[in-house]
Amino acid sequence: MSTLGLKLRGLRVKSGYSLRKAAVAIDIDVAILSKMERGERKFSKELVLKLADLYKANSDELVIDFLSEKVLYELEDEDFGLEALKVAEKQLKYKKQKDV
Amino acid sequence: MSTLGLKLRGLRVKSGYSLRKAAVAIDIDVAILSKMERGERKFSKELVLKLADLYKANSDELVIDFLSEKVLYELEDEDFGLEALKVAEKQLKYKKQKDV
DNA sequence: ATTACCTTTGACAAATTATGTCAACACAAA
DNA sequence: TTTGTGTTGACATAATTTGTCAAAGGTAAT
Repeated sequence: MSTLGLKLRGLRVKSGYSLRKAAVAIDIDVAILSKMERGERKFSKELVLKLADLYKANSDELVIDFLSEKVLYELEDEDFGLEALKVAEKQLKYKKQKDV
Repeated sequence: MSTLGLKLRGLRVKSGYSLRKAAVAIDIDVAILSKMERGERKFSKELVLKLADLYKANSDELVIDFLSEKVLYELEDEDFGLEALKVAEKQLKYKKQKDV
């Protein structure tokens, strides 16, 4: 179950692309795209951006989903995942504020 | 700058271990521990637990720091890091609740 | 100044993961 | 049957992570 995969598959179908055509358009093997859409392989940010562009979709939300999945992947089966996210958030906020 | 590294170094010194002795105790090369404490290499969860045990420290906080650093590492230089964390948190909460 | 510690550094090998390539399969529609 | 669809698995290649080692530099005591 991959939110990003589902979204991108939905966008692809809505845009009228077959897997093969979309894969050719962004210059990767069909097998890879198939697997990525089904969550069997991880997307790369680069490909997410290419697909967003191809489907004329807003890339921000897709990138956020992409990053979120990457993060959740690191935390799977961790007892303290939620606590870790909170700590990470705090540090990120602090860092951001500091950069101003 | 690594929170976890600093904490573990502090604990080590407080516990009276030299780098070498601590490394031997948890069965890794000194070089690795040195680099990990200074944030030049990433800790593994396994080693964090071993060190927590060695220093008789509570492991929960250390593991949380460990995970948090892992997450932040994935998000470094990302414009939407904070948004991604929020999404990840929401999904994790949902998943947790569902498991009950 | 030599001995005995300590920590750091960098080069390298080994192992593990990630990524790319390909060919074949199954299904349905024309 | 041919064409188009998506899926699968085996395999090679590339990239990253991890482990090993030897040497260097520092400090302090003898």
